[in-house]
Amino acid sequence: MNTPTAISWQAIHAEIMRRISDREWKPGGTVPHEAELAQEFGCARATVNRAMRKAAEDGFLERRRKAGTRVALHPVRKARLEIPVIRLEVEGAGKDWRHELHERKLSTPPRRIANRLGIDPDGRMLHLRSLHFADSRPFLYEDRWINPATVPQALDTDFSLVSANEWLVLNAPFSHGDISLSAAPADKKEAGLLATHPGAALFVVKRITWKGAHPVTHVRLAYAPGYAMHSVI
Amino acid sequence: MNTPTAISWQAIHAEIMRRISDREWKPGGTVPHEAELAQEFGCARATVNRAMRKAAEDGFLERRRKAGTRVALHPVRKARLEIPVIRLEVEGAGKDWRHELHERKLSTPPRRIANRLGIDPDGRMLHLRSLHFADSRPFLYEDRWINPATVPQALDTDFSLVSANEWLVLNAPFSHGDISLSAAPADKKEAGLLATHPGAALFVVKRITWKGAHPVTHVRLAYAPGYAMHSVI
DNA sequence: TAGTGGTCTAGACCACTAT
DNA sequence: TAGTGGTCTAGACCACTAA
Repeated sequence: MNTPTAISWQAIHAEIMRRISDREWKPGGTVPHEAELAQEFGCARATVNRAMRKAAEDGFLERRRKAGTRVALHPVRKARLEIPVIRLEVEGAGKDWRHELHERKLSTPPRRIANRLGIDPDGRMLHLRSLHFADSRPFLYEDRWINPATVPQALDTDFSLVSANEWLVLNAPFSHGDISLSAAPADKKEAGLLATHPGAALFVVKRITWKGAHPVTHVRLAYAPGYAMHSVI
Repeated sequence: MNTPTAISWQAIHAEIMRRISDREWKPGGTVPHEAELAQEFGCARATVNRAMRKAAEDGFLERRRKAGTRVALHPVRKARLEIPVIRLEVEGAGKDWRHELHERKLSTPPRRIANRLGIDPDGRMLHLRSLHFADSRPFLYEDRWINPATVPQALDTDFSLVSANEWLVLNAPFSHGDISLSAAPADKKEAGLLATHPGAALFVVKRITWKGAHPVTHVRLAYAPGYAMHSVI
């Protein structure tokens, strides 16, 4: 029997993308269903499914049972942002990393943060502020609130030795979280720490993380001027 | 025959994540191979494969043929950033969108841009500048260079009617691209357009896109103060 | 209610790579 | 060279939803 090498799902995916790109399948239009394509390509339906699922995950197709598969009208491109541990991000750029712990105390968080985390606004959280360096130049300023109800061991940890960032990754992995990216002017204090001037444009990342239903931490990272986050589409 | 409902790959994925989270599988340690887990869960190997593949895509496992599967030491969390068409982003927030085309001319791009796109630095590109509004307040300022060699129809298009952003999505879909996110101070011109003051911290997105080996466009989007990009982990 | 995608199975072979 | 993940198949049943 002549059994030519089976067609790969990647090849089918590429062909699907070509048809979308070349308008053989028109935006908003229905495309053949899986069984039909499987016959056309001479492969199993599962193989077609894998290829179409990928295209749908990437936003190029919209799939619904019974209704079939359509080409997305306005493909929403998805970029993947990688959020590494700060130390590894710095070292990955070939620089030396170190950090200074500037503050560590139990206190009542700002209303806004307590609300966002959904915890008692009069409760206490562990408040940490630290400055991270890359090659002894200030890299970012970290302002963090840790929920001791979720991570009690944090109270007994010396965060001048391990950064809270890294300690949490190792000891209190979160299940999910929200991130926001923005720009903000440096205030006087931040300007001093980050070796810039008040009002300088800082790249700011805010992150709230949860372990199941339990809030873990709220952190604000203010990057020194010049920083840019990269990603590919 | 008693055939209890087959176990789902999602259930196996959840159990895998639980074992990682609860340290039953230690960071850096090897985990049982697929065949073994399939036997444990009483399912087909393909089902286990689907679950472990997902965990690996999300950065929690590292898989290599022959070497087996290990728990990642420093899970690099991946956030998914959605890049919608600007009009839809504004309208999705319940606001009215419109835009003004401020400039449209063929000219020689800055060296830096020509180099990044890998094209003749003396060639001409279509240069567009436009201002986008949300509810008649300035939303972002767009500075775009389009490569006419890749998208010749752009030369005959009236970008005061359709935004270049949307037109390109519909007429010149790209295959891949680079994105950078940063913060920058507003210059005098931008400050005027975005109704803010010179030096104000702007959130800036730069994007370069390609169709196969052919550069399509370089765009810089400067968002009015107050903008934040959101994502979930 | 019927059509389409979502998933599982049991088995097979392939591809990569540690040893 | 052998062990492990990557993928394909042919078939089956399930889940959702448009009509």
